[in-house]
Amino acid sequence: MDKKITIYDLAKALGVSAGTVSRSLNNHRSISDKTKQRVIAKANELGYQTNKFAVNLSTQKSNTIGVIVPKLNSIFMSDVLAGIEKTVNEAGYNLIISQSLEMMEKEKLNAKTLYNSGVDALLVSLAYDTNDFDHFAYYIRHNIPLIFLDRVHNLPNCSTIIINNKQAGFEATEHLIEQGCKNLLCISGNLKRNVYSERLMGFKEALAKHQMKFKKSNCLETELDPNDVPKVINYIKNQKQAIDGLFVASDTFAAHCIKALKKEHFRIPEDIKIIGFNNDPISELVTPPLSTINYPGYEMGVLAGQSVISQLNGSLDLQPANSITLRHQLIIRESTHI
Amino acid sequence: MDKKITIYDLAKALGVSAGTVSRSLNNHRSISDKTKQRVIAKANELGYQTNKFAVNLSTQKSNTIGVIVPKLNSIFMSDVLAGIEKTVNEAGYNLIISQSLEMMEKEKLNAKTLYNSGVDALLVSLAYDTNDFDHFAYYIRHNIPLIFLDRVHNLPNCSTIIINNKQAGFEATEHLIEQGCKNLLCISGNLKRNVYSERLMGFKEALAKHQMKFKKSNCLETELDPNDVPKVINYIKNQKQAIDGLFVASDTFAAHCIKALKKEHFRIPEDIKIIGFNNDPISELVTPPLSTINYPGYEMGVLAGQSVISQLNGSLDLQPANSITLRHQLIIRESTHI
DNA sequence: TTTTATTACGCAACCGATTGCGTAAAAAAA
DNA sequence: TTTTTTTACGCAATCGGTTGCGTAATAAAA
Repeated sequence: MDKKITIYDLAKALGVSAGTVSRSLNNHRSISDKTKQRVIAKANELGYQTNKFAVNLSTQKSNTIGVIVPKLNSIFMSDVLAGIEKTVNEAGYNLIISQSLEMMEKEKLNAKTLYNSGVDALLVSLAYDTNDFDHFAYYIRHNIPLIFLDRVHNLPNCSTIIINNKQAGFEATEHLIEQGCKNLLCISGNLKRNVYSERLMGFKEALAKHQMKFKKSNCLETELDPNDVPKVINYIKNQKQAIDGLFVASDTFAAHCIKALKKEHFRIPEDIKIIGFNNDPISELVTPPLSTINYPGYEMGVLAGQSVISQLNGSLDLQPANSITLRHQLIIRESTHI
Repeated sequence: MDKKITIYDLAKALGVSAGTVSRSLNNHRSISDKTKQRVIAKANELGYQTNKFAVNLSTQKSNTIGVIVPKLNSIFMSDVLAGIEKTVNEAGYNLIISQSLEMMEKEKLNAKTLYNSGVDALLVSLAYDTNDFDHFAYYIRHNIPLIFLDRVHNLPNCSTIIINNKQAGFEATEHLIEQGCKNLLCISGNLKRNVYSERLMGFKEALAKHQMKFKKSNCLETELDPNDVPKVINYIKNQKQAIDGLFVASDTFAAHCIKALKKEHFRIPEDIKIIGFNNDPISELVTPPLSTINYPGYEMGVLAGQSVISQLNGSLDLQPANSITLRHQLIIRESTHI
């Protein structure tokens, strides 16, 4: 009953050609204002809606941007996504979001699907175990903008958006040292990922600067999963020299550690000082409030969005792959400071 | 250099018709196995990739599902989205996600855009201020599955996926009463939204059941924003009869309240017992751990996903609009229990 | 061997826009 | 008034698949 109406219907109803209708609707200059008005009026009257499928086919563009993230449901990632969505949406693009669930195979599949879906650009934050990058070859070969964020990899002609994890790790660690910590432990995430390995580098550098030797026992690699907490607690309790400072690569995990340590009657910050990472909402709500590094997810998303849009519009400037580094910030709260 | 190759290229290379190629690739029964093999082999050899734009145009389907949520970056919503994404992705659909940012106008815009983009179905969680629903009329008229979740509205032929907020509110409140609270305060979100108004109904019902009269002062409507905390604290301090039980419509906000109340030297749970809502990760990490109602976001997403998929596949059964209600669960922790 | 039923594929219309090229009509210049 | 330049549109090809219908070739039945 509610037949879809096309430009041909409009053309027939107005006694003009379909081309004229199309140009009128797109405000093409070679159509007189009078005709444009007539077409637009009739379009409204009949409730015309453009068929994106046809537009896409004929222009070979989808007005759609693909995103692949490890997991949608993390505070940080959802902030990033919110920023991306807002930005690209204002520019008239839709966002197709998919999760790799930290599996390279899924990431590959998603990359392929999105390619076939004809996304105009792709934003990626890599899975833990991604170690080859052939699945991005299509994009590069066909000049489809490809941007990495947070969990990145350097590929020719691809922008990356990151924060300076090494520097942030350095500052967090140095802060602990300045608060008087003598024996630090870095509780890291998977070291295959740049974000965590770089933070560890900063950690080491801070130790070095303050004439503290880094030993293997100063770092514990975990999955940052609540289930790992007992392992961490045992590790801490079994060190011959008592650990008095903790640099944890995630606020939520740090919060879990705080809870478990308090149960073991560690006093925070008196016995052991703790600093987290990310500035999740949780960090200011635990007791004691958690010192941390502010890691601006939303801003990162906005920036990523702006970056794609500008690449998509300024099609001419084959700008050399640029890397944007966001500003982070040390936030001192009571978990490291009496 | 890297020319896109089409079914016509394959057809020419193999000396068959384009139709045969198409049918071979789609494993149509009217093509012999031998020919299918040849086509597939050649397709791989030449690196053929199907052009979704063309497929979409000719089938008038996009294999894409639209989602409109108020905000991407909330714990609960990102859980929901993660569940949806996983489910529909396994069924071969892509997900276009957009945010209304709690504004009906944006919601309308998104609904229209997604319609024009040709989504095969739409999942919606409503904005705060949505009070008319014309923007969903297209979907209903054109028989595009439309499913509401969490923040819902009853429209003909639309499924809804919810939890029993009223019952949950009732249980949370009754729990406080059973713990000995005499003067309760419900800190609600915007009462125009069903989720909050229903919880309040449950709150009232529990009072009634226990012969406690509900007065207007027993409910405080807020935006559940951290900025509202001082208002809440003042409100509590200024009651002539001391409040000894708090039912807060969000865990994060409850956590903020706990922090502020502790600063005011209220003892929790001795002076005042608090129960939240959602079972956010934060709830078990604050001090004291927060009693709450488990509100299964991820499961809700999965269910929503399954619901769309089944509607999309079983195209025949014009199933009467059905409403799925998920099971919630009272979780008792130390904020209500000594 | 002839007739009937299957199988395997080709033909061409169709989905609904976009766009380069050509031209009649109107406006400007000669 | 005639010629030249603009303006405003129409025509038809194109994007790359899908699919109903028709038929030659092969297999099964008579």
